[in-house]
Amino acid sequence: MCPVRSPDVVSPSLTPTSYVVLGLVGAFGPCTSYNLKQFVSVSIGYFWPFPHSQLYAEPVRLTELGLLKEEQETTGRKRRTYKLTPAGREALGDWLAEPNDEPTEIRDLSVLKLFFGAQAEDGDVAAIARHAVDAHRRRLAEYEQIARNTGIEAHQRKTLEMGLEFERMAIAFWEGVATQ
Amino acid sequence: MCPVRSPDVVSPSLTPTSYVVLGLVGAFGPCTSYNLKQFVSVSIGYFWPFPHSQLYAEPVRLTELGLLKEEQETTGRKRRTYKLTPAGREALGDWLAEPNDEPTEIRDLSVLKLFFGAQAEDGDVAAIARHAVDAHRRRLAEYEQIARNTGIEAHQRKTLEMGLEFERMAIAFWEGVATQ
DNA sequence: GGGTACATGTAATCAGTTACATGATTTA
DNA sequence: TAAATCATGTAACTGATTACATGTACCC
Repeated sequence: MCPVRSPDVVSPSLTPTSYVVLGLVGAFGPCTSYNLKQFVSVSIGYFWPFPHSQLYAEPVRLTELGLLKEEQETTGRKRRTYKLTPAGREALGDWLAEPNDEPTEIRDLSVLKLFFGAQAEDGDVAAIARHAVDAHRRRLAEYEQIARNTGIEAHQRKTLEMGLEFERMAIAFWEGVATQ
Repeated sequence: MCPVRSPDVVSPSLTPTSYVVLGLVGAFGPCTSYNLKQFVSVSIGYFWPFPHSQLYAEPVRLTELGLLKEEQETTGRKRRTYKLTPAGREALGDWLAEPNDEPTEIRDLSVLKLFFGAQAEDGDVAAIARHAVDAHRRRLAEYEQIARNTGIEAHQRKTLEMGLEFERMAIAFWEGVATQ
């Protein structure tokens, strides 16, 4: 009586990259891979970086799955413009409606080096810490610059605030490490 | 006339996973993949997770590169035990001596969903935020439990403190999102 | 002595990265 | 008009993930 369902056919297992693309195309309206690349590089790319080639490859996959529709210019650069299909909008909406259980990953090579600091030479850890302080200060300055733009959508601003908080925390943390 | 060189032979380009394995074997002394797995799961695996199959595959690669030495039991389970070679210890030391320029990656699906919150239904974002508060509270409790152990090596404890700080920040952040 | 959790791996696939390539615009 | 730089992709490789498989010890 229970309906037979093949779970893997039902959910072709979209990756985070897939949802980034769906979300950006949804927020932007029709756009090219290059448009995506530009916006990513000053927004979510700070948290979740990936090379621009992904922003060319992923829309192709999503188009095959029927979640995006592609239109290619016939003249000039023959740019490919993507837009959400109804199925794509639904997939994005379903994903947004479902709370997340995957824990946060903080991938930071300086933290890895700190973790193994007992095996480093004297002074190495302090140097790493000073370097990290500088890097996080620069990153904080970038975020503050972006935050000066008053036209940012509310949720994106909230996300940016998380970034600001994180950088302040990281600066304080690494200062503590640097000064022993 | 210019000497033919294959650049990839010169720098075999170790990945972060490689250094995690080198660092763990260095810190532990000789150990099996399973030993690595166990320790990772209560330490650096919180920040930098990977499946246990990596901890079987990576030592094989490192052994081929001459950075680890493998010894296999001849009886019973025929476990493979790995230890650092001098070259391995040197590679680890060089890496630790070199400050890091790669920025931190904060990979968090809840943050992604927040970023695209404008396209979600009413209440979705608040639900995501409440879920995230719970998850970070649980994670904080885990970290506090680990921190009660007084025998942790100093650098590893420092790393844990970063985790504690991050979780406190995340809880406050998501509480702010949840209450609008 | 049967089940269940721990322990130890292998195989296949694929997303993601790196590197390459080239056309269009702008600028000096 | 030469040289940068912007824009737009493709190809190849491989590390990482997923899934499978099986042996061993313990406990009820």
